[in-house]
Amino acid sequence: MRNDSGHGAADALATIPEIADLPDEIRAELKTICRIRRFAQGQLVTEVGDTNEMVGYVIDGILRMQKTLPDGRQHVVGLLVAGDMFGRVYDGPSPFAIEAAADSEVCVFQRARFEALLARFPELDRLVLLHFLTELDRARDWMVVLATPKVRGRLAGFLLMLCTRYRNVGHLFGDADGRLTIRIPIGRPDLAHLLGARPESVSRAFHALADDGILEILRPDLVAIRSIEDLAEEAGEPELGDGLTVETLAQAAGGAGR
Amino acid sequence: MRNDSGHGAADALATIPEIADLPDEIRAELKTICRIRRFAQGQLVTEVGDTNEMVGYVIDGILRMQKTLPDGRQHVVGLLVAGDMFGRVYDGPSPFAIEAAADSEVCVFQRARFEALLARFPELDRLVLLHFLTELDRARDWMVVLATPKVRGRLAGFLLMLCTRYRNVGHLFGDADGRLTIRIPIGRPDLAHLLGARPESVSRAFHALADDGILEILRPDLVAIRSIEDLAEEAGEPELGDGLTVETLAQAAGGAGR
DNA sequence: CAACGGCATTGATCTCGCTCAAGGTGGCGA
DNA sequence: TCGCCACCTTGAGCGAGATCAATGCCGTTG
Repeated sequence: MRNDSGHGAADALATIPEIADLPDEIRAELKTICRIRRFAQGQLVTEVGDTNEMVGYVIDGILRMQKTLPDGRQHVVGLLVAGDMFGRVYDGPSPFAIEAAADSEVCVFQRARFEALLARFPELDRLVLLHFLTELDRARDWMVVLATPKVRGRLAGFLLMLCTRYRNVGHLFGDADGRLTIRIPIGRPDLAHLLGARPESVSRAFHALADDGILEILRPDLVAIRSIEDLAEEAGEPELGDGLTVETLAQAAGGAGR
Repeated sequence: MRNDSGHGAADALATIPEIADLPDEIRAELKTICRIRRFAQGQLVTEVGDTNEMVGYVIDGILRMQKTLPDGRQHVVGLLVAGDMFGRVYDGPSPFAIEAAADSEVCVFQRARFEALLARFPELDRLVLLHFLTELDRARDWMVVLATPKVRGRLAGFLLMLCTRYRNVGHLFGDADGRLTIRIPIGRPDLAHLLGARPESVSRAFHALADDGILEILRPDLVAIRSIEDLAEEAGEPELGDGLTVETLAQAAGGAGR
C-alpha cells in the first residue's frame, strides 16, 4: 500500500498513446511537473470539496467517480480507466469524489501548472478537449443505458458498455477456454446503485441472463460472455459500431485469464 | 417558419454573457464566420451521421439531443438552452441528433473555421473547454437522477435539475401569484423516455406530486412549485448548493408569468 | 482460532409501474 | 368549419422489482 512515487514518471506517461504521440518538448515539460501516485483499492483520490485542486491522467487501474448521498451511500457516475483524464481545468472544484476501484496508478499535476502548459501548447490543449468530449459521449451513453426500463436490459447495457467504451483496458478482459471474460470492477451494492436498482435485483438479473445462456457467472465479479450480439439484443442497442465480437475482444485480451 | 438569417448576427452572439465578455477582436472574427439560423419546433438541426459538420451556439429556444433507437423512437440524452454549445470540435461526427424542442435560434459555424479560431485565440478555446465541462457535469447529474429507483423521484430530480442547471433560461421560469412556475420543455412521451418510464407513469407521477402538495399542475407543460426543499427531498438530493429558493428563482423570472 | 462484518445469493410478500384500453382535449389541415 | 391525429389523462390487471428476512461465504480483526 505504498502511496508515493514508484518508478520513473517518464515511461509511465508514455504508456498513454495520445501522450506518447505528442512532441518531445511537450512530453518533457509534462514530465517535469507530473507526479506519479499509487492508490490502493478503496483509497480516495479526490474528495468532493477538495481545495487541493489537481488534474491528472490514469496510468493503470480503475477509478470511479462518485457522488456522496446524504445517507452515506456512494453513487457511481462513471469509471476512469488507463488513459482517461480527470479534474477540472479552468474551473472550480469537482462536485464528485474519485476513489480507486482497484489498485491504481495515476499521474497528477498541480492544476495551475498544467493550465500554464495548456496555454503554451495547442496540441496538448486539443488533446484535453478531446478527452472531455469522449467523457461526454460516455456519460450520454450511460444515460441511454440507465433509461432502459428493465433491470435486465440495464445490466446488459452496462456489460456492453464495458466491451465498447472501456475496451482498451487490459484489466477487464480475459480469455477462458476461448470465451471472453469480463471482470466487473465494482461490487453489487455499487452496481445496483449505478443501475438504479437494488443489489438483490442485480443479482437476479445476472442469474436470469445466465439462465438464458447469454453469459456465465464464473465468480461474482467475473462473467463470461457467450455472444455480444445477444447482449446487445438484451440491451436494446441500435448498432454495435464496428467489428466487435467476442473473438476480437478475447484476442485483444491475449489469453491472460487473470 | 422562415429558416434563414433573421436579424444581424452581431447582437445575437452578444446575447451570450461569456461571449459578450470576450475581447472585441474575437467577437468580430466570430461574427464574420457565423450564420444565424432559426428552427421551428420539431425541425432537425443535426442528423446522426451528418457529414455537414458544424458547431454552434444556442441563442434562444430549447434544443434536445437524442439518440435514435432501432424501433424508431427517440431517446433524449440532454437539453440545450441559450448559451449552450453543441458540436464536436476536432472530432468525428456526433452520434446524436439535435432537434428543436421549441422554436429556436442558433448560431452555427463551419467546423474547420471555428477550429481555426480556437487555435488563434486561447480565450475562446478556454471558453469552449468550460462549456464542455459544464455539459459533462450536467450529464453526470442526469445519471444521478436517472438512477433513482422510483419514477416519482426521477421526476422530482428532473424538475430540480431544471431549477439548478438550467436556471438561467428565461423561457422556463415564471411567477404566478408569487409562486414559481416551470415550463416543461418536452412532452410526456419524450419525458417518459428520458426518465426511463412510460407516459402514463409520468402523468401519474405528476399528479401524485400534486396530490402531496409538492407542486401544482397549471397546464400539462406548466407546473408551479410550492417548495424546492420538498422537491429535493423527493429527489433524494444531497444538497441544494447555494441559496436556491422558490423566491430567488421567481424573482429572477421577473414576474413574467408567460 | 474464533468472532465479526460486509457481500452475494435465495425466498416470500407486497408495491410500483408496465401494459392494454378508453375517453377527453387541443392543434392542424382539408 | 369539420374531421383527424397526437397528446394527456384515467382505469383495470398483471408482472417486475422493491422490501424484508435468512443463509453461506470470505477477509479482517480481536
